[in-house]
Amino acid sequence: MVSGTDTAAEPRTPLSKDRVLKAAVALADAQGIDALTMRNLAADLGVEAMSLYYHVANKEALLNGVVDAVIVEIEQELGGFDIVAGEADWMAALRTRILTARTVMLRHPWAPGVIETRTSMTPDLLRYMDTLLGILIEGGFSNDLGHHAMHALGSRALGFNQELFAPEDPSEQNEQAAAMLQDLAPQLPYIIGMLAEVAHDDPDSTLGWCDDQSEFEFGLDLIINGLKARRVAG
Amino acid sequence: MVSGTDTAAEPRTPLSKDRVLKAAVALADAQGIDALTMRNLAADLGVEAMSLYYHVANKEALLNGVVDAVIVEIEQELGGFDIVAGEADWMAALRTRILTARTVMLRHPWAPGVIETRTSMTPDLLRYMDTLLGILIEGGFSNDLGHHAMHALGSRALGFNQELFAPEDPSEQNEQAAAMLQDLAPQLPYIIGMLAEVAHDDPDSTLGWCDDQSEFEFGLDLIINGLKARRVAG
DNA sequence: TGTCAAGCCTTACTTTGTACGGTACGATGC
DNA sequence: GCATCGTACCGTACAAAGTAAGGCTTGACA
Repeated sequence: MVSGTDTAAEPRTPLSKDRVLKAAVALADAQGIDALTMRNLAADLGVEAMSLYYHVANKEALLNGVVDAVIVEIEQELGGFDIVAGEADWMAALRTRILTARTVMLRHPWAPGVIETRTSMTPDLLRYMDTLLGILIEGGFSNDLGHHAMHALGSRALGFNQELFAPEDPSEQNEQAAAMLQDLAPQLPYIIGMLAEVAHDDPDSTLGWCDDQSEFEFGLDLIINGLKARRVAG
Repeated sequence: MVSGTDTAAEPRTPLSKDRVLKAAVALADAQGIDALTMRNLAADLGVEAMSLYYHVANKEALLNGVVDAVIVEIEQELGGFDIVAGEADWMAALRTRILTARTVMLRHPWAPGVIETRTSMTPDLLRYMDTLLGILIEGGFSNDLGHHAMHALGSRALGFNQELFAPEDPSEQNEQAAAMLQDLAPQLPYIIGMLAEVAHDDPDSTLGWCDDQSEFEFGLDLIINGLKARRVAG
């Protein structure tokens, strides 16, 4: 027996920022982002809520750390952030990198929502963005056009479509939405007409609502092709 | 004297859904969206918080109503939502309509943030979206391409760029961001290089951070031109 | 004049983040 | 061997903010 006060040889792994962040990601994966409260997280770690504050400054810092953890996952998926200097095919390089990021987002569907609430970039995120910009610059973009390009990409740079009006519970809320559409049908000729013909429900490449794989790639390629035209023209 | 119990001839205008929503918009305009709490709003109306619940179901319904109020403002600015059937120049029609929406958003800088939190469309919003789609369909788009186009536009359809990492307090937070950039400079060659050359601070056409007028129009035109190409091709 | 319902108020509960002070314990200095 | 001290963690408690439940007021109408 090493110590005597404990009931058993309870190892009591000490907390650490890393353990806290890993547990936070796991909690969000398992129970959704709403379940990620300081109390819940502490409970998962066998600890009291206030103990977490020795490892993260506050909840915002926790969420920042969680975002960084996701970005690191992207980096691992890519085998590092290094880019090929002088890469000629910037379009393919950009495209595959972004689609890789998307696969990570699909593993953590809550991540886009958290990222949207961040008010500043985290270190790993800056590094990721730098590689995307690097691909463009090495591909012959001016700083100015590269700058515009990053803005035009927006959330697509991270592998998701920032969506407006995504219902929390797609199944239930859609009934309500359908009811409203019925009521307003006379005033919505084009939408009603479109919905009669179009429907999108790619099985599980879906982040959120209408952000399915084909929709994402359509928008991404629209922008990439637009950038190509500007690169030549401007 | 009409009644005797009051101290003076206090008119006591009764509440109504419309008054509540108008007051909510005014509160957000004046003190920011964080100040829009049920208690604050009630105080502004000379009423207790719980009284509001006779006119709006809950806070979410209040925010939905506030969004609708903003959309109605867009409609007024446009002189109605009617579109020209068979309009040939869909590009110009779409562009001016969206830029008009943007002028309204610039009057209510908190509106994009509220819209981003909505989980379903409101009636007026649906009507607005229908007119945009209508412009495309009347301009020769198929339902399928029109559908893609609406998704590709995303928040731009409403006149703003959904931004990631927009600091709440641009002045203060930028110092902190600058400090982090300094520390990470060796790892961010491209971003550092770009920032040395590019800076964007259009005076007051700015919603949020980097969402200034020229940035917005660049992205919008990128998409519109991309759609033109698809319309011919696909 | 009695009844009723609409509009508004009072009180209080819940959840969540977190400030503040206390406690256990291993390392360090005397 | 003992006092000291800092790190890590805990217990308590408070402050928003949304809102449930029920009571009071007032005017309309029978």
